[in-house]
Amino acid sequence: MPMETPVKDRTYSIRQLSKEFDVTARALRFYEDKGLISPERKGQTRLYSPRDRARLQLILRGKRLGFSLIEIHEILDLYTPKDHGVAQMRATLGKYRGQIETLKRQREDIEAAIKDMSDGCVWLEDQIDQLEAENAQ
Amino acid sequence: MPMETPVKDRTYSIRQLSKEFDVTARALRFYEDKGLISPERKGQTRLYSPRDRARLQLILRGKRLGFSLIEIHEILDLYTPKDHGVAQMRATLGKYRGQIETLKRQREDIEAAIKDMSDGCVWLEDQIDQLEAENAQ
DNA sequence: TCTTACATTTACGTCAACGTAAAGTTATGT
DNA sequence: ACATAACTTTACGTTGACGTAAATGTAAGA
Repeated sequence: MPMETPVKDRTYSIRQLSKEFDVTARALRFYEDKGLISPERKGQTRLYSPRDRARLQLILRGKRLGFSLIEIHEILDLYTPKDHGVAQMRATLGKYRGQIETLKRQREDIEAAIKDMSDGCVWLEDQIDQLEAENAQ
Repeated sequence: MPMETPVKDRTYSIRQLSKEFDVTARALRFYEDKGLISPERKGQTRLYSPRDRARLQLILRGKRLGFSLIEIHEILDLYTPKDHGVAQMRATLGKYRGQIETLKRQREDIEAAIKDMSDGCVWLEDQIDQLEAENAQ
């Protein structure tokens, strides 16, 4: 009976990841080139760990939110424990808070956009109802 | 005594708008080139109406949310009343709803991001507190 | 009238984020 | 043994969103 591979040690090929998240292998290599992910190598080929996978998720979320790869890189930095002195940790904390502020501003933009469009939606529905009532005469 | 200019008829120069919203005049002309805004002309020079100003606000909000100019163009289309047949209005309504779905997905991404970072923030604060407690010995 | 400030168009330059083609390597099935 | 599939690197191409330079026009102030 073969040993179960512990989840921690699972690895993913570049194709598996690209299929799962619907990005091209080219993109994954590009992200590596830009220092966003650093998968292990078995000889030449890349082996992505669960941690790499998690980082990719963060990258893609960042993209959906419209951040540049550079900004995403900075955000990822915040996620990777530095474990330095208290001063460094304070600095990091500051960046955390700054990032949170950015996100909250963005959230307000979204709320506003959703409200605008929802209102427009309701208005349109009313117009349609009205025209239909006329036609039903 | 000079007549007060009614708000409706106020106009803005390209510089005024670019300063107010902190974008370059080049960008404004570029947006016009792409059909996102269409200011009046007094001779050669552009005169932006309050409606143009409002459109610009929508454009910039779209940008902050990471939409491309093409996507923003489509969104702007939704804001400009077409006043066509019921069939068209139904189609437009569909686009509205699709856009709203997109925005809601984006909102979930943001909520998740904010939660992640807030948690990390709290964790970091705890770490710092702990290290300080040690140092205080 | 001359300068200064802001406006215009035209056109080439740039940077990010990949796409794509070429040429080669490694593992897998028949 | 050989094809096929999936991986690799290198390098040039592309698209979007402007920047920037050049040449020109216009209106206001010294």
